[in-house]
Amino acid sequence: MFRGVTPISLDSKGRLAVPAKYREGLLAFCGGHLVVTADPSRCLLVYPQPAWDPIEQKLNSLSSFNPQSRSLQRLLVGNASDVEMDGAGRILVPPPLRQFAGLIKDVVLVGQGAKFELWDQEKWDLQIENALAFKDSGIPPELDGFSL
Amino acid sequence: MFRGVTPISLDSKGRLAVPAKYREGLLAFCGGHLVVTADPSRCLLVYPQPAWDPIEQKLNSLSSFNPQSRSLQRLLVGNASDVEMDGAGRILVPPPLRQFAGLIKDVVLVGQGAKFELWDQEKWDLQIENALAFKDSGIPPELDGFSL
DNA sequence: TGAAATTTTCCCACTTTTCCCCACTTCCTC
DNA sequence: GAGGAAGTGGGGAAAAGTGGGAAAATTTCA
Repeated sequence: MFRGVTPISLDSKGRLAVPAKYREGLLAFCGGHLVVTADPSRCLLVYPQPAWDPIEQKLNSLSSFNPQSRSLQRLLVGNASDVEMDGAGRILVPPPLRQFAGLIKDVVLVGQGAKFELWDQEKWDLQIENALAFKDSGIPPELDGFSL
Repeated sequence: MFRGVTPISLDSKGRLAVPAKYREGLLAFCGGHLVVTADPSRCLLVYPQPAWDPIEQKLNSLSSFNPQSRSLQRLLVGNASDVEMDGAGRILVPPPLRQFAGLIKDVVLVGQGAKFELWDQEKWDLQIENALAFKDSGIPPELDGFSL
Protein backbone atom coordinates (compact mmCIF):
# COMPACT_ATOMS: atom_id res chain seq x y z
CA MET A 1 0.00 0.00 0.00
CA PHE A 2 1.20 3.48 -0.83
CA ARG A 3 1.28 6.41 1.54
CA GLY A 4 2.98 9.72 2.07
CA VAL A 5 3.56 12.86 0.08
CA THR A 6 6.66 13.36 -2.09
CA PRO A 7 7.52 16.71 -3.70
CA ILE A 8 8.84 16.18 -7.24
CA SER A 9 9.63 18.52 -10.09
CA LEU A 10 8.67 17.62 -13.63
CA ASP A 11 11.58 18.13 -16.01
CA SER A 12 11.39 20.19 -19.17
CA LYS A 13 10.04 17.22 -21.09
CA GLY A 14 7.18 16.57 -18.71
CA ARG A 15 8.77 13.53 -17.17
CA LEU A 16 8.12 12.48 -13.58
CA ALA A 17 10.73 10.56 -11.59
CA VAL A 18 8.91 7.96 -9.49
CA PRO A 19 10.36 8.11 -5.94
CA ALA A 20 12.88 5.34 -5.44
CA LYS A 21 11.03 3.95 -2.43
CA TYR A 22 8.11 2.91 -4.66
CA ARG A 23 10.05 1.67 -7.69
CA GLU A 24 10.89 -1.82 -6.56
CA GLY A 25 7.35 -2.51 -5.46
CA LEU A 26 5.89 -1.20 -8.70
CA LEU A 27 8.23 -3.25 -10.85
CA ALA A 28 7.33 -6.38 -8.92
CA PHE A 29 3.60 -5.70 -8.94
CA CYS A 30 3.02 -4.45 -12.45
CA GLY A 31 6.33 -4.46 -14.31
CA GLY A 32 6.31 -0.66 -14.32
CA HIS A 33 3.05 -0.58 -16.28
CA LEU A 34 0.89 2.23 -14.90
CA VAL A 35 -2.40 3.89 -15.85
CA VAL A 36 -2.82 7.66 -15.43
CA THR A 37 -6.21 9.33 -15.56
CA ALA A 38 -8.12 12.43 -14.48
CA ASP A 39 -9.80 12.87 -11.09
CA PRO A 40 -12.89 15.02 -10.41
CA SER A 41 -10.77 17.05 -7.96
CA ARG A 42 -8.59 18.24 -10.85
CA CYS A 43 -5.66 16.11 -9.90
CA LEU A 44 -4.44 12.97 -11.66
CA LEU A 45 -4.78 9.39 -10.50
CA VAL A 46 -1.94 6.92 -11.01
CA TYR A 47 -2.76 3.21 -10.74
CA PRO A 48 -0.62 0.14 -11.15
CA GLN A 49 -2.29 -1.45 -14.14
CA PRO A 50 -3.62 -4.54 -12.28
CA ALA A 51 -5.33 -2.23 -9.78
CA TRP A 52 -6.91 -0.18 -12.54
CA ASP A 53 -8.45 -2.97 -14.57
CA PRO A 54 -11.35 -3.85 -12.24
CA ILE A 55 -12.17 -0.16 -11.88
CA GLU A 56 -12.44 0.28 -15.61
CA GLN A 57 -14.62 -2.81 -15.86
CA LYS A 58 -16.94 -1.48 -13.17
CA LEU A 59 -17.21 1.89 -14.89
CA ASN A 60 -17.93 0.28 -18.24
CA SER A 61 -20.71 -1.76 -16.68
CA LEU A 62 -22.61 1.36 -15.58
CA SER A 63 -25.75 2.39 -17.40
CA SER A 64 -25.10 4.34 -20.57
CA PHE A 65 -28.40 6.14 -20.02
CA ASN A 66 -27.60 7.68 -16.65
CA PRO A 67 -26.06 11.09 -17.29
CA GLN A 68 -23.85 10.99 -14.17
CA SER A 69 -22.54 7.52 -14.98
CA ARG A 70 -21.86 8.66 -18.50
CA SER A 71 -19.91 11.68 -17.22
CA LEU A 72 -17.83 9.52 -14.92
CA GLN A 73 -17.05 7.12 -17.74
CA ARG A 74 -15.95 9.95 -19.97
CA LEU A 75 -13.78 11.56 -17.32
CA LEU A 76 -12.11 8.44 -15.98
CA VAL A 77 -12.04 5.92 -18.81
CA GLY A 78 -11.81 8.55 -21.50
CA ASN A 79 -8.72 10.14 -20.02
CA ALA A 80 -6.97 6.94 -18.97
CA SER A 81 -3.51 6.53 -20.50
CA ASP A 82 -1.06 3.68 -20.29
CA VAL A 83 2.44 4.75 -19.31
CA GLU A 84 5.64 2.75 -18.74
CA MET A 85 8.47 3.46 -16.34
CA ASP A 86 11.73 3.94 -18.26
CA GLY A 87 15.14 2.65 -17.24
CA ALA A 88 15.62 5.55 -14.83
CA GLY A 89 12.25 4.99 -13.13
CA ARG A 90 10.55 7.93 -14.85
CA ILE A 91 7.16 8.14 -16.53
CA LEU A 92 6.03 10.61 -19.18
CA VAL A 93 2.80 12.31 -18.10
CA PRO A 94 0.66 12.79 -21.25
CA PRO A 95 0.39 16.50 -22.16
CA PRO A 96 -3.45 16.59 -22.14
CA LEU A 97 -3.51 15.26 -18.58
CA ARG A 98 -0.76 17.63 -17.54
CA GLN A 99 -2.87 20.49 -18.78
CA PHE A 100 -6.02 19.12 -17.12
CA ALA A 101 -4.38 19.10 -13.70
CA GLY A 102 -2.35 22.27 -14.22
CA LEU A 103 0.96 20.50 -13.75
CA ILE A 104 3.86 22.73 -14.77
CA LYS A 105 6.93 22.04 -12.67
CA ASP A 106 6.45 21.61 -8.93
CA VAL A 107 4.10 18.71 -8.21
CA VAL A 108 3.46 16.32 -5.33
CA LEU A 109 2.89 12.58 -5.58
CA VAL A 110 0.55 11.41 -2.84
CA GLY A 111 0.22 7.75 -1.86
CA GLN A 112 -3.44 6.76 -1.35
CA GLY A 113 -3.59 3.06 -0.62
CA ALA A 114 -3.67 1.14 -3.89
CA LYS A 115 -3.13 4.25 -6.04
CA PHE A 116 -1.40 7.62 -6.15
CA GLU A 117 -2.72 11.12 -6.62
CA LEU A 118 -0.66 13.65 -8.53
CA TRP A 119 -1.21 17.32 -7.68
CA ASP A 120 0.15 20.68 -8.58
CA GLN A 121 2.05 21.72 -5.46
CA GLU A 122 -0.02 24.82 -4.74
CA LYS A 123 -3.34 23.07 -5.33
CA TRP A 124 -2.33 20.35 -2.90
CA ASP A 125 -1.49 22.89 -0.21
CA LEU A 126 -4.88 24.54 -0.70
CA GLN A 127 -6.57 21.16 -0.54
CA ILE A 128 -4.98 20.49 2.86
CA GLU A 129 -5.86 23.97 4.12
CA ASN A 130 -9.49 23.34 3.23
CA ALA A 131 -9.49 19.96 4.90
CA LEU A 132 -8.34 21.66 8.12
CA ALA A 133 -10.78 24.55 7.84
CA PHE A 134 -13.69 22.16 7.58
CA LYS A 135 -12.54 19.75 10.24
CA ASP A 136 -15.47 20.79 12.43
CA SER A 137 -18.08 20.46 9.72
CA GLY A 138 -18.88 16.97 10.86
CA ILE A 139 -17.50 13.54 10.18
CA PRO A 140 -18.69 10.94 7.71
CA PRO A 141 -21.33 8.61 9.20
CA GLU A 142 -19.13 5.73 8.17
CA LEU A 143 -16.71 6.80 10.91
CA ASP A 144 -19.10 6.71 13.87
CA GLY A 145 -17.28 5.26 16.82
CA PHE A 146 -13.91 5.36 15.11
CA SER A 147 -10.92 7.10 16.66
CA LEU A 148 -7.46 7.96 15.46
CA MET B 1 0.64 2.68 26.64
CA PHE B 2 2.39 6.00 26.30
CA ARG B 3 1.99 8.90 28.71
CA GLY B 4 3.57 12.20 29.52
CA VAL B 5 5.04 15.28 27.92
CA THR B 6 8.70 15.37 26.90
CA PRO B 7 10.35 18.57 25.63
CA ILE B 8 12.83 17.74 22.86
CA SER B 9 14.84 19.83 20.43
CA LEU B 10 15.14 18.80 16.80
CA ASP B 11 18.72 18.91 15.57
CA SER B 12 19.87 20.83 12.52
CA LYS B 13 18.87 17.98 10.23
CA GLY B 14 15.35 17.69 11.56
CA ARG B 15 16.02 14.58 13.59
CA LEU B 16 14.11 13.78 16.75
CA ALA B 17 15.68 11.77 19.55
CA VAL B 18 13.05 9.41 20.94
CA PRO B 19 13.15 9.61 24.76
CA ALA B 20 15.08 6.69 26.14
CA LYS B 21 12.18 5.57 28.31
CA TYR B 22 10.15 4.66 25.20
CA ARG B 23 12.90 3.11 23.10
CA GLU B 24 12.98 -0.38 24.49
CA GLY B 25 9.23 -0.72 24.28
CA LEU B 26 9.13 0.56 20.72
CA LEU B 27 11.90 -1.76 19.58
CA ALA B 28 10.09 -4.73 21.11
CA PHE B 29 6.66 -3.76 19.76
CA CYS B 30 7.51 -2.64 16.23
CA GLY B 31 11.25 -2.98 15.68
CA GLY B 32 11.57 0.82 15.63
CA HIS B 33 9.23 1.05 12.65
CA LEU B 34 6.99 4.09 13.12
CA VAL B 35 4.45 5.96 11.00
CA VAL B 36 4.22 9.77 11.22
CA THR B 37 1.27 11.68 9.83
CA ALA B 38 -0.59 14.99 10.02
CA ASP B 39 -3.34 15.72 12.53
CA PRO B 40 -6.23 18.14 11.91
CA SER B 41 -5.00 20.17 14.91
CA ARG B 42 -1.79 20.98 13.03
CA CYS B 43 0.37 18.70 15.09
CA LEU B 44 1.83 15.38 14.01
CA LEU B 45 0.76 11.89 15.05
CA VAL B 46 3.37 9.20 15.65
CA TYR B 47 2.19 5.57 15.63
CA PRO B 48 4.05 2.32 16.05
CA GLN B 49 3.45 0.75 12.66
CA PRO B 50 1.26 -2.15 13.92
CA ALA B 51 -1.04 0.40 15.59
CA TRP B 52 -1.31 2.45 12.40
CA ASP B 53 -2.18 -0.30 9.95
CA PRO B 54 -5.82 -0.86 10.99
CA ILE B 55 -6.43 2.90 10.91
CA GLU B 56 -5.15 3.15 7.37
CA GLN B 57 -7.26 0.18 6.31
CA LYS B 58 -10.36 1.79 7.76
CA LEU B 59 -9.62 5.08 6.02
CA ASN B 60 -8.98 3.39 2.68
CA SER B 61 -12.31 1.62 2.91
CA LEU B 62 -14.25 4.91 2.98
CA SER B 63 -16.20 6.06 -0.05
CA SER B 64 -14.14 7.89 -2.69
CA PHE B 65 -17.19 9.92 -3.61
CA ASN B 66 -17.80 11.52 -0.20
CA PRO B 67 -15.87 14.82 -0.05
CA GLN B 68 -15.28 14.64 3.69
CA SER B 69 -14.01 11.08 3.51
CA ARG B 70 -11.78 12.09 0.66
CA SER B 71 -10.36 15.00 2.64
CA LEU B 72 -9.63 12.77 5.60
CA GLN B 73 -7.92 10.20 3.38
CA ARG B 74 -5.78 12.89 1.82
CA LEU B 75 -4.82 14.44 5.11
CA LEU B 76 -4.10 11.27 7.04
CA VAL B 77 -3.06 8.61 4.53
CA GLY B 78 -1.63 11.13 2.10
CA ASN B 79 0.70 12.55 4.69
CA ALA B 80 1.63 9.29 6.40
CA SER B 81 5.34 8.48 6.22
CA ASP B 82 7.27 5.44 7.34
CA VAL B 83 10.24 6.27 9.51
CA GLU B 84 12.81 4.04 11.20
CA MET B 85 14.69 4.67 14.43
CA ASP B 86 18.42 4.86 13.75
CA GLY B 87 21.16 3.38 15.88
CA ALA B 88 20.98 6.29 18.29
CA GLY B 89 17.19 6.03 18.72
CA ARG B 90 16.43 8.99 16.48
CA ILE B 91 13.85 9.39 13.73
CA LEU B 92 13.98 11.81 10.80
CA VAL B 93 10.77 13.82 10.60
CA PRO B 94 10.00 14.27 6.87
CA PRO B 95 10.39 17.93 5.78
CA PRO B 96 6.82 18.27 4.43
CA LEU B 97 5.42 17.20 7.79
CA ARG B 98 7.81 19.43 9.71
CA GLN B 99 6.53 22.34 7.68
CA PHE B 100 2.92 21.30 8.16
CA ALA B 101 3.21 21.35 11.94
CA GLY B 102 5.59 24.32 12.09
CA LEU B 103 8.31 22.32 13.81
CA ILE B 104 11.59 24.25 13.85
CA LYS B 105 13.59 23.42 16.95
CA ASP B 106 11.75 23.23 20.26
CA VAL B 107 9.01 20.58 20.18
CA VAL B 108 7.14 18.44 22.69
CA LEU B 109 6.38 14.75 22.36
CA VAL B 110 3.12 13.88 24.08
CA GLY B 111 2.18 10.31 24.94
CA GLN B 112 -1.46 9.59 24.06
CA GLY B 113 -2.15 5.94 24.72
CA ALA B 114 -1.26 3.89 21.66
CA LYS B 115 0.30 6.87 19.86
CA PHE B 116 2.22 10.09 20.35
CA GLU B 117 1.46 13.63 19.39
CA LEU B 118 4.28 15.90 18.30
CA TRP B 119 3.80 19.66 18.77
CA ASP B 120 5.71 22.83 18.28
CA GLN B 121 6.47 23.96 21.83
CA GLU B 122 4.59 27.26 21.58
CA LYS B 123 1.57 25.73 19.91
CA TRP B 124 1.36 23.14 22.65
CA ASP B 125 1.40 25.83 25.33
CA LEU B 126 -1.41 27.67 23.52
CA GLN B 127 -3.33 24.45 23.20
CA ILE B 128 -3.19 23.98 26.96
CA GLU B 129 -4.19 27.60 27.55
CA ASN B 130 -7.23 27.12 25.36
CA ALA B 131 -8.18 23.93 27.11
CA LEU B 132 -8.21 25.89 30.38
CA ALA B 133 -10.12 28.85 28.95
CA PHE B 134 -12.92 26.61 27.75
CA LYS B 135 -13.08 24.36 30.76
CA ASP B 136 -16.52 25.68 31.70
CA SER B 137 -18.00 25.55 28.23
CA GLY B 138 -19.61 22.22 28.87
CA ILE B 139 -18.67 18.58 28.53
CA PRO B 140 -19.34 16.12 25.74
CA PRO B 141 -22.50 13.99 26.17
CA GLU B 142 -20.26 10.94 25.97
CA LEU B 143 -18.97 11.81 29.43
CA ASP B 144 -22.32 11.85 31.24
CA GLY B 145 -21.90 10.15 34.58
CA PHE B 146 -18.12 10.10 34.32
CA SER B 147 -15.82 11.59 36.96
CA LEU B 148 -12.11 12.25 37.17
C1' DT C 1 8.65 8.30 -53.28
C1' DG C 2 12.47 10.26 -51.05
C1' DA C 3 14.55 13.50 -48.12
C1' DA C 4 14.49 16.56 -44.36
C1' DA C 5 12.87 18.06 -40.11
C1' DT C 6 10.62 17.40 -35.87
C1' DT C 7 9.39 14.62 -32.17
C1' DT C 8 10.13 10.97 -29.06
C1' DT C 9 12.70 7.73 -26.56
C1' DC C 10 16.63 6.03 -24.49
C1' DC C 11 20.98 6.65 -22.13
C1' DC C 12 24.68 8.89 -19.74
C1' DA C 13 26.67 12.14 -16.52
C1' DC C 14 26.59 15.54 -12.97
C1' DT C 15 24.77 17.62 -8.87
C1' DT C 16 22.22 17.33 -4.77
C1' DT C 17 20.33 15.11 -1.02
C1' DT C 18 19.93 11.43 2.17
C1' DC C 19 21.35 7.97 5.13
C1' DC C 20 24.47 5.85 8.19
C1' DC C 21 28.08 5.82 11.36
C1' DC C 22 31.36 7.81 14.55
C1' DA C 23 32.82 11.04 18.04
C1' DC C 24 32.16 14.48 21.56
C1' DT C 25 29.72 16.65 25.38
C1' DT C 26 26.52 16.73 29.10
C1' DC C 27 23.88 14.88 32.72
C1' DC C 28 22.74 11.43 36.05
C1' DT C 29 24.07 7.74 39.08
C1' DC C 30 26.81 5.17 42.03
C1' DG D 1 34.54 12.40 41.55
C1' DA D 2 34.39 8.85 38.21
C1' DG D 3 31.95 5.89 35.12
C1' DG D 4 28.22 5.17 32.17
C1' DA D 5 24.34 6.30 29.55
C1' DA D 6 21.86 9.56 26.89
C1' DG D 7 21.71 13.72 24.01
C1' DT D 8 23.94 16.28 20.21
C1' DG D 9 26.51 17.35 16.25
C1' DG D 10 29.15 16.52 12.14
C1' DG D 11 31.24 14.24 8.16
C1' DG D 12 31.63 10.97 4.40
C1' DA D 13 29.90 7.54 1.22
C1' DA D 14 26.26 6.04 -1.58
C1' DA D 15 22.08 6.63 -3.90
C1' DA D 16 18.56 9.41 -5.89
C1' DG D 17 17.12 13.54 -8.50
C1' DT D 18 17.83 16.34 -12.48
C1' DG D 19 19.21 17.80 -16.90
C1' DG D 20 21.17 17.39 -21.34
C1' DG D 21 22.33 15.11 -25.59
C1' DA D 22 22.34 11.71 -29.21
C1' DA D 23 20.05 8.33 -31.97
C1' DA D 24 15.99 6.42 -34.02
C1' DA D 25 11.45 6.69 -35.80
C1' DT D 26 7.65 9.01 -37.73
C1' DT D 27 5.53 12.57 -40.28
C1' DT D 28 5.29 16.10 -43.60
C1' DC D 29 6.38 18.43 -47.66
C1' DA D 30 8.35 18.75 -52.04
